[in-house]
Amino acid sequence: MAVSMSPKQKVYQGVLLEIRKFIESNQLEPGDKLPSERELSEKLKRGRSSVREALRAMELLGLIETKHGEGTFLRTYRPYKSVELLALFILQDHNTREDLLLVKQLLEKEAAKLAFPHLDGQDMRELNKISNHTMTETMEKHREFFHLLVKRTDNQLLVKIWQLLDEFSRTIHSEHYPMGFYKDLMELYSARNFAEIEPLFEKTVSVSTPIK
Amino acid sequence: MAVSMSPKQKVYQGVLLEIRKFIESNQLEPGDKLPSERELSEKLKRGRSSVREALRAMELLGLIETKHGEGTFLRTYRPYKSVELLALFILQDHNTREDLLLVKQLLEKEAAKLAFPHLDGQDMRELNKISNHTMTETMEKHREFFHLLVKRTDNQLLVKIWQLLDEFSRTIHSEHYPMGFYKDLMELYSARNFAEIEPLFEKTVSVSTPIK
DNA sequence: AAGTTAAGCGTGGTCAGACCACTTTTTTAA
DNA sequence: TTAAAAAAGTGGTCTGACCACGCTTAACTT
Repeated sequence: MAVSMSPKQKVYQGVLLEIRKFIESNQLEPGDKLPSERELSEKLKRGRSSVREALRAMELLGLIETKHGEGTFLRTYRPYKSVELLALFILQDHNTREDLLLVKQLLEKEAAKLAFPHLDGQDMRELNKISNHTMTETMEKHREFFHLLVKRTDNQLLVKIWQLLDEFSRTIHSEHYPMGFYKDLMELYSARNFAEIEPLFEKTVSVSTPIK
Repeated sequence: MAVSMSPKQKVYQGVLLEIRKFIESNQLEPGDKLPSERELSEKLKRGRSSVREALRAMELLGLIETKHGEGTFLRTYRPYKSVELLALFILQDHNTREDLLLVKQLLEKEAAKLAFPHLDGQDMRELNKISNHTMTETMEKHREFFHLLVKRTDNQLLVKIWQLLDEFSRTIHSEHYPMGFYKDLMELYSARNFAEIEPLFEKTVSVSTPIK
């Protein structure tokens, strides 16, 4: 008996890989049309139902859009679909929530540092405007503020991961940063004080709390 | 013609709602078993393939776990599944190689700090063993070292994301840390010197490089 | 009697084909 | 020429069949 067989991958997962490969090698972009389900089924030599399970997965993730009678189209990634669904199953697990929040805050801290050299006058004005804006929803303020900041890291992967975590965190009531935090951060930016960014986060939020 | 028909909901989406209702009214909890696909198909008067599309969606979201030959079980929600899939499509862009490395190193730095309070004698011996081991493949050494470290952060989401990025980084160039780095880090751990972990990383790798 | 092996059953996994519903294209009829 | 009808192409759904896997139970061996 083998020690540890890799758990057999399901067909639809394989199809997922194939479709990804197809998109890549054909340079498909948002708006472009994918081959029909029957065509894919034949080309990949897989049952149509398996192809559909893969497409359903992609649809759920917001990667594609299916139009009855027309076809399946690539779209710009928007995670709202899956988040919407998850909200239905409010199966909040405490550990997961904490894990999620911690990773998200960790990324925000690093984003704040990475964005530092890239912020121009326009960005500073925008950030100040957001941090001064009195919103009823403080969560919305937080989102806007860090969305801009994360974008300015100029790291697309970081943007994607943060957006995803942010979407998931919408469904749970997350704790936001203190009201004064944003202004504190802006002051450090204005003073070109890079070194104090990390300490500000460590002092403010629960990320990277040292021993005890 | 109606102004705005709500786009006809697909059957599998309806099934999703039904299953949710079932879970709720039967007070099912993580670990509990759902009715079999055939049973659900019959009870809800829907084709089995539609039931499967719904279950596939739930599986993708990490809400259930299916075991071949056994059944379908409720599980505590974990977003990892979707993260994995998404990454598959997001990371296919060639321009993301540098982005990938940076995010990975960033996570490793934070993991080194988060793991700090959780390391026991056994862990220390293990880490020392790895860092002293002379391997032909320095990449392998790096992987083993940080795999343990990341696990000790006690954050499952962080583990998953790191593993994923690590998996992808296998195929691309292997900018590893200097040979002495691991021992330097071990010394900080031994000396219970939390404060110097961050500076060690900033000095060593390209993460979070301040202006200029 | 105890332990081992094999058969059966229930389950998820996959496939093929049929038909429906919707949209676009082509053909037909006025 | 133009409007209506038919055809073609696509996603949506259902059914039934069969395979692969894990467990339970019966049968067999010792």
